[in-house]
Amino acid sequence: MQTTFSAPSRPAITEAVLDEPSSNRLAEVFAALSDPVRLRLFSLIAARPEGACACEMVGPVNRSQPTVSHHLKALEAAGLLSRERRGRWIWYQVDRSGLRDAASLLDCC
Amino acid sequence: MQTTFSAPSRPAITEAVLDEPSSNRLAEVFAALSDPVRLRLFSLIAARPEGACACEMVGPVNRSQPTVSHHLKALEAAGLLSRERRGRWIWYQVDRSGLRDAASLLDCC
DNA sequence: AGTATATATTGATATCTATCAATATGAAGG
DNA sequence: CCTTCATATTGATAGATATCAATATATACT
Repeated sequence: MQTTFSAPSRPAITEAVLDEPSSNRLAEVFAALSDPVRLRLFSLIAARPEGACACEMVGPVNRSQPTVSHHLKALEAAGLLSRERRGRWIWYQVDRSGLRDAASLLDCC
Repeated sequence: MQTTFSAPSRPAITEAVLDEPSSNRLAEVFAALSDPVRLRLFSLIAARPEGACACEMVGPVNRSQPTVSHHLKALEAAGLLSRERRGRWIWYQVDRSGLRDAASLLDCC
């Protein structure tokens, strides 16, 4: 079970030096957010509490369908999105737990 | 002037879709944090309020001196570190304003 | 079954990046 | 000036990645 008020899962980056496993994991999350197209896709989905359909995203980011598919897969693999099929469509939602580590790391600012 | 309690400089990612310039800028910050070695370097510096000397960092990250120099340059270029020469040594400190945009983006979690 | 639509995979390519050895620069001290 | 020490730059290379066209898969509808 997971309460709404759970503490940050990592100390802020000013509090302790990252060990190697933590660096590796966090680098994955940041890598997923390190491409402008992926950031924009993530943003398009995050801005909607109900999530968004992959079919709506080719236009806004101005990339081919395979490229969009590739990026969405990367975001999901990093634990930043969850995927659900609804008939012919795939719906994505932000996975907030995936973001939490990265966010708590930067909490010092 | 900049108060200690200044508001986040960007809305959280759940509040508004990122425009292209914002995506580009933020992707740069995340890209700087997307390598495990760079994250660890950043962490080594961030953990010390007085900053850290480049000369102390080759050992902990287990990379050659040119590689460390290369990564520190990348972190500085992304606006995440400030640099100061002291005699033969270069001292780095975290530039918190550089982090603030990225942090506020993830504030939703 | 056959067609249309949404998404994924494959294969190819151009660009980027992490890394190191070798070398250069720059500062301090004799 | 010459040497030493700290850092930066250059040049090379192996591996990653962003992209698309072509094709495959999966679902829905008739």
